[in-house]
Amino acid sequence: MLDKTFDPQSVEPRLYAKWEASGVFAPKDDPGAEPYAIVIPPPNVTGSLHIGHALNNTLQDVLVRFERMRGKAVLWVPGTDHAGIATQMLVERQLAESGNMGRRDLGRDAFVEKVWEWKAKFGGNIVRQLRRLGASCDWSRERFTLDEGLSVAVRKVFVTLHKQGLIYRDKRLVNWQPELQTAVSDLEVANVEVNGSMWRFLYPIEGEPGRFIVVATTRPETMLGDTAVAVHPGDERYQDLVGKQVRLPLVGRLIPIVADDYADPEKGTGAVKITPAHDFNDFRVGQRHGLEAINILTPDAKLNENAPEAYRGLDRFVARKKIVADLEALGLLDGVDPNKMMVPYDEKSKLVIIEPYLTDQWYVDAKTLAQPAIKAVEDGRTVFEPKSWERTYFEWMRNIEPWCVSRQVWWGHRIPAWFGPDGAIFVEETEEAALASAQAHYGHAEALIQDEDVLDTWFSSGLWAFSTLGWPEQTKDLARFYPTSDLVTSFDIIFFWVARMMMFGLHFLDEVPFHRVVFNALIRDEHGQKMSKTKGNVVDPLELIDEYGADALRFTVVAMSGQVRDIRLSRQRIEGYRNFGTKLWNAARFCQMNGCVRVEGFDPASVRHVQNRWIRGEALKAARAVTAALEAAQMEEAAGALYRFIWNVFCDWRLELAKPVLAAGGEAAAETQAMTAWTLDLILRLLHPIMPFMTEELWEKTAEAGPPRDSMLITAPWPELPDSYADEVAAAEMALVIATISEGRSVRSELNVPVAAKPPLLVTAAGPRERRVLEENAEAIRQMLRVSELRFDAADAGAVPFLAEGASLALPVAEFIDLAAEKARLAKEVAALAGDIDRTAKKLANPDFVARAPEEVVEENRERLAEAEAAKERLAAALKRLEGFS
RNA sequence: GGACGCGUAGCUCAGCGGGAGAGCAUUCGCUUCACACGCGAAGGGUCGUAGGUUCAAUCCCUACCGCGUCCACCA
Repeated sequence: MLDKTFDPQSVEPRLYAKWEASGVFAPKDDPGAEPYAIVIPPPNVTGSLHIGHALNNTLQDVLVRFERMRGKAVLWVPGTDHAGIATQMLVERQLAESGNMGRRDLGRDAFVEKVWEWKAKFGGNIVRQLRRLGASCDWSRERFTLDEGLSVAVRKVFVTLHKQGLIYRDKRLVNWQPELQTAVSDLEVANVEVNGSMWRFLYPIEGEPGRFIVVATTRPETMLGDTAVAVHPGDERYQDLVGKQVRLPLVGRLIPIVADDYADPEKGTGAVKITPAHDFNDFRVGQRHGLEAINILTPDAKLNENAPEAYRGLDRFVARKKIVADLEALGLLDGVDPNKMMVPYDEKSKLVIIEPYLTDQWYVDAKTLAQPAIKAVEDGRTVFEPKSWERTYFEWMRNIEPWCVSRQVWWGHRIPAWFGPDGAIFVEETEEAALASAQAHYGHAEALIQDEDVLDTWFSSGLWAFSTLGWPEQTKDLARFYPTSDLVTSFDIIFFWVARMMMFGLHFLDEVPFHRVVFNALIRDEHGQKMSKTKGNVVDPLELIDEYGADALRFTVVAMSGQVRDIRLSRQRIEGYRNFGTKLWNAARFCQMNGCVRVEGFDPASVRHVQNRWIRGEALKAARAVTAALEAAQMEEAAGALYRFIWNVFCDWRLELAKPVLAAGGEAAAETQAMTAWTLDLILRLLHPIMPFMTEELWEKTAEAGPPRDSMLITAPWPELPDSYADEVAAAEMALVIATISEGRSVRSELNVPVAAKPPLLVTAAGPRERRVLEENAEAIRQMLRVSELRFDAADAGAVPFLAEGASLALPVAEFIDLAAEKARLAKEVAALAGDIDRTAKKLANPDFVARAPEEVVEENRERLAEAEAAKERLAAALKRLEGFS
């Protein structure tokens, strides 16, 4: 006998171990099986599972389990990302906290060694947590973006792109993170609106004492690096000044006034100071006019030796204050206004202000790589789900900028470039090759120094779709599973990751990396707040799993996954779906208690009892709906269909209606038992992708009676039911029955719209009082129920009216004869009907409607009116009769 | 400044041209022999606002208001 509730704590680990040990997570060998592959979005190796991972990986697991049951050779490649900067920072912090030497004191090799140690110790955390979720990844193929095979792929890609001219070294402005002292890409910069100030300074015109030009700036300290002032060529105010020079205050340098379209006469004073080394726009202006770019900052954003001595060594913000004060003292401060502006912060911490900084870095020619990637989505070789994200993708890809891929950190793929003594660069996959190449270049052996920089983490994760399959080796996995089938990911990494994988995949394998990209929404807390550690509103999925079980969490995130907007997760919601699981569990318990055991060779096509023919049709509908939803990656639709079928159809109606039949015994009971067991089996299979643990457990438990199982549920075949399972006659009869019994005995239900699926008012055994009332009022009840005959079964304490047609349905009535309530309800029905009739009649009286609406709509309304009138009459009559009873 | 999305019951959300829905919460009644993580019932909505298209609009169009996200070089 099953317990009253399912115990996830004890069952989940056992079942997961059983699955994993059995090898079913690996793709099956059958060469005839259609391949289906997903590569996991690799979580940061430093991370622990957050709720977003739970959503993302559950969705993948649902697809994976579904396709596995459909008989495909399914591969879900797991792995983790080395997450260069994030991991390095984390380990640095750990070292500091435990009183160790800092990174720089430790030195590069020792530090990297520490990181590897850290990874060995804690890197398994997140993959263990994925197991708790139930993720059926093939752990034998687990990868790490910094493992040996992937390093080979990274070097090969870098070298190849370099030889093709698609990776190059360039000196230009980058986004500089002064705290870490590394370049970051455009994507790693977050512009945040802040209330700042705009200062206006007077720059004296050289040779015209007493004449000034007024420039405005939000970053006064940059004026030390000014090498020009620009005005618009058409700006009449400054016509005579173009070509003249100003004497840069505090510095004393003479700088030209140039005419450039960039200067907007509408903005500020119309004259703009140009600092080519510290502003992206100014850099371009500087290039156009051949201006010098004077770098005034050190790598940690202090003023350097190019600044006047008074400012050297000052932090940029300290210098800012001093410069403003000094200019004011000189009478050169024209004024200051409050100014709302966007300030570039470091995307991760949002604490450090990014500085435009002039350095040598490696760049990927993203513009060239983007072209095939754009085309592939235009052609539909890769489709986005939902499709609306394609626009975002196109927008970015069509305006893509060179991608800065070098980072001045230590944890990551070291760039395979070596410098000769004269600065010549040798880009090769190995040091040996670089040395050979240098020898050829110089005519003799030369010592080389490898580039200190590492690659952007996204460079290696951009190769993930094929590097994990063994590329550049031509492995069996690569041949079989590339291009992969689906990618399931969050839209916030569409540029970081999806776009880069598209570019690399198409460039190196000439095929898209995946056929479909399924985007999932972001999860917030129940008040719509972003989850963050500082707010303390982070929901730990592991805690939720402990409390409610993995299945409940999985069902919840799946059921909410369809949202376009962000998902607001609440515990109540999870609790509700935990209850849903319990409901199913107890349905199985009911089956067990009532001898609903699987029967060898049972064929649902052969059932005769109307309830059984009906549930067979309902099962068909449910199976269809779930299958279609999962094929379309509409996981939430599948969850909804299952919820309704299991609770509202199977539990509320099928099992309730089966009770009297089962109690009566005989042939009908035997058939009903077998059919119920069959339906439960079907439910377990359909639900398994979303709630794998409970269903597998029930699969095991129900194997104890009846014929032996062929396999675990995880590899049981997905149900494919024949059309012939539908039975319109049974469906119509049951719709009538359900409509009649249920509260929805209104016109709506009777008009045979989809069954309202409200729980029935049923008691299997009526007490003596009900029995008497039923017998006394048989005729009224018969009319109310619209059954042609009402018979009472002496063997049963309850009343059992039969439908005339086939007389096959045992329908327990009983206790709804609470006359007062019944009368009130009927009166209300009648009133509601009157409203319906009125509305419909009005509509039909409208000549425009009759003339112009589609024929079937008019017809439908006519029928509705007729039936409503008939129903009203019927109910009114029943009401009248009931009035005689009290 | 551009783009996208969202405003439907107290809350979280489905629905998206012809009858306003679910779960939770609330109120009432049930320890009925699968399930109190349950069963039955009740209350609760001018479907953001204003126009337009249509015989018909929560659903389509326009504008506006509110909220959110992404992108952008504005001194």
